[in-house]
Amino acid sequence: MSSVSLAPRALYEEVAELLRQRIFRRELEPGSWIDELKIAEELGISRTPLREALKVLAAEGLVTMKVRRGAYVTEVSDKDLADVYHLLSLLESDAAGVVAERATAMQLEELKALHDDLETAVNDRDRFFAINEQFHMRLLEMADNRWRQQMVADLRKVMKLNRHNSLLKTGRIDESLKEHRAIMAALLAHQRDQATRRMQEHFLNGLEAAT
Amino acid sequence: MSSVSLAPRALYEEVAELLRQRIFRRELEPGSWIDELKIAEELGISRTPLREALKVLAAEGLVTMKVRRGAYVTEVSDKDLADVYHLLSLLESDAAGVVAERATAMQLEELKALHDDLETAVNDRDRFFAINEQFHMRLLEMADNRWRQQMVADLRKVMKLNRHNSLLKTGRIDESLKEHRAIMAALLAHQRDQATRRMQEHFLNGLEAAT
DNA sequence: ATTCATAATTATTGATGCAAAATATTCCGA
DNA sequence: TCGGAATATTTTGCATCAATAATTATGAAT
Repeated sequence: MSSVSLAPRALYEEVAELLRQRIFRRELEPGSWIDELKIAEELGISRTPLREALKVLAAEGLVTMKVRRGAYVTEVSDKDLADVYHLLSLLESDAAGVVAERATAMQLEELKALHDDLETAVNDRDRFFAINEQFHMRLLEMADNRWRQQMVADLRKVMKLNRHNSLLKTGRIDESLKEHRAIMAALLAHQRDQATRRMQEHFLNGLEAAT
Repeated sequence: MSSVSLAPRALYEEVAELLRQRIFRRELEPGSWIDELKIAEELGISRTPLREALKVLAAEGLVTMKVRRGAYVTEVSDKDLADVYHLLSLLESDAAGVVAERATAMQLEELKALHDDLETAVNDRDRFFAINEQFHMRLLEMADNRWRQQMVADLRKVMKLNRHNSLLKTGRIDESLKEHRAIMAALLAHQRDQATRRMQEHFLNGLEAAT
């Protein structure tokens, strides 16, 4: 069976991941009630791990628990989206600043390599998105603050609740690449404020494109 | 019974709150294993709601779940503490900026009233702490971003895991008050950058005093 | 005596069952 | 026909029960 993978996760974690997928794919619509019995039966599991998974998702903000009324898929308003985006911008641009200040030569090299990959992917939308995501994630790791990493991960999940979920619009690839170049330059030059500001602008532009 | 209060919370939430208290009071030591059976028996409840509570706490970062080994009280290193503090600074100073820009006259009046209370509490350490906390919380609410509020609340809980948990040292009351005056002035003048910067400094000073 | 293997104990994880609460439905009366 | 009350159904929430995995202890062999 494929269920016995190398990393043995608890069942409730597996279920949480599966529910996330269903939520992101809109198989579970925002605002809709989550039928515990139905899903438990579908997955062939009992309600116990499912309910635990729902509470994890509630903590992430993906579902909302109502007393004696069960779990509902969180509805994200436009304001919510803007709020979350604002926080992502704040956290990630600060992370860029930290990395600009503290990154080792080797780490910068790694980021540069990723960036160079990005340069070659202008015409492959999916690949561009993937590498872009990777770049942001590696940068975040290098900022070396596990609490921030957790928060950003959660916020990004919330962003995915939106139909127009991508943090990066299709039409913005060229502009985005340019911004990435500027960020990369600031990082390599160890210019903290510069890196912070440019990452902030990068996000700001993304938001404008999204609305 | 007092358990039937006006706001009917689920049992697992009650248990989560109780566990938080025990963790903050060091009745449950950082790094130590949490004995489900023992606690469930102590509280006279079954293990199901207890386990759900533990998962909520895990999402908040207060406990760490290990596969097939149960729940452990999170150990916060000095680095963790600094990391969390950094994020609090980032989030709250941004909130101050937002409030400086968008607060209504009435809201500013409310903050001013709180600040004036603070001024009168210089000689009452406990009252000063309480009002200070209130000020920060109201400011955060006025920044009107529920995601940030949730994150700050969680981070502040993590800070409480530390023995020297207070965000405000006893010896710093005078300095703290001065900083608050500066912040208040920036808020009243609707000077966003000023407010952000001064709140940041306020936090920075707090950290230096804490280490 | 030390190390490895096996067995036993202990604790977590998942399933099932039951009771209470909330919602929906039906029936009766005005 | 419409409204309200009572009943029935659905669903959450908690408890108990069973099974699986891990750790520790014990014993045998080298």
